[in-house]
Amino acid sequence: MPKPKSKKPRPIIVLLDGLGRRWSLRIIWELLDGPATFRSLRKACDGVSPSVLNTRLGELRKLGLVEKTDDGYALTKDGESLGSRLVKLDRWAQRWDKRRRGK
Amino acid sequence: MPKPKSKKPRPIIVLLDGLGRRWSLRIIWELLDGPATFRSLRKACDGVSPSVLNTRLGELRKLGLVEKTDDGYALTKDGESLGSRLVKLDRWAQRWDKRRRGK
DNA sequence: TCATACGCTACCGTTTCCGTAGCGCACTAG
DNA sequence: CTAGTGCGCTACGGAAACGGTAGCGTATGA
Repeated sequence: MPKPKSKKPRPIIVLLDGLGRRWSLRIIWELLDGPATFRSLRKACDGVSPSVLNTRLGELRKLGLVEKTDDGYALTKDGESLGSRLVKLDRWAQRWDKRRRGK
Repeated sequence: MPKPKSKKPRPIIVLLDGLGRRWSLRIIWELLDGPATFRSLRKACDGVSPSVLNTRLGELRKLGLVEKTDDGYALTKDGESLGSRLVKLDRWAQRWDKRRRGK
């Protein structure tokens, strides 16, 4: 018995932790426009440093949300599915911003 | 003329940037169970350091997602509205996890 | 062969994060 | 009035993450 050690965390916790890092959500957001090359993705993300971008892409690939294709980096099916929620969030954010700036 | 400088970013970008920091999403997630004290919130978030927690709470308050009440920290209406999306994401994450671990 | 563009790594200074200790305050029991 | 407890929160030092820049190795096209 190798020792039970730590019980596995809930999937949502794993996900929130993975997305809760700088540029993770943003990268998914930018990839919603379609596949992008490393460099174009970098520009889209306000010139994030290549080392960080590469790290994030690795993490997102491990999570099965992003994959590397002939056209560059792209969202997987799961990534698309998750990303579609961000699209809805976009409309929400616009209303939220009005409320926020309004008061 | 102080220089126009930078055009205002889209609300969704502001939001994604705000949420894309360590513990931000997690804090909102934990607050979905109801108001929590500083210390209980700390425990819920795997013992995140108090300095970081305090910083995040300040940011989330600035974003109008969290507020301080007599019962401790709580989600605002906007925070609830945003958090309800995380609840849906919870179910999604469970299916995602099966697919992920399955293959 | 030269130029260009690509993905990506290396380096290093700065910022953020983490772990811990502990302050000041409120409350409660003795 | 102490002494104890729990609270929100700050301080601080070491560790890790981030950011800016330079540039390597490869491919492609002129």
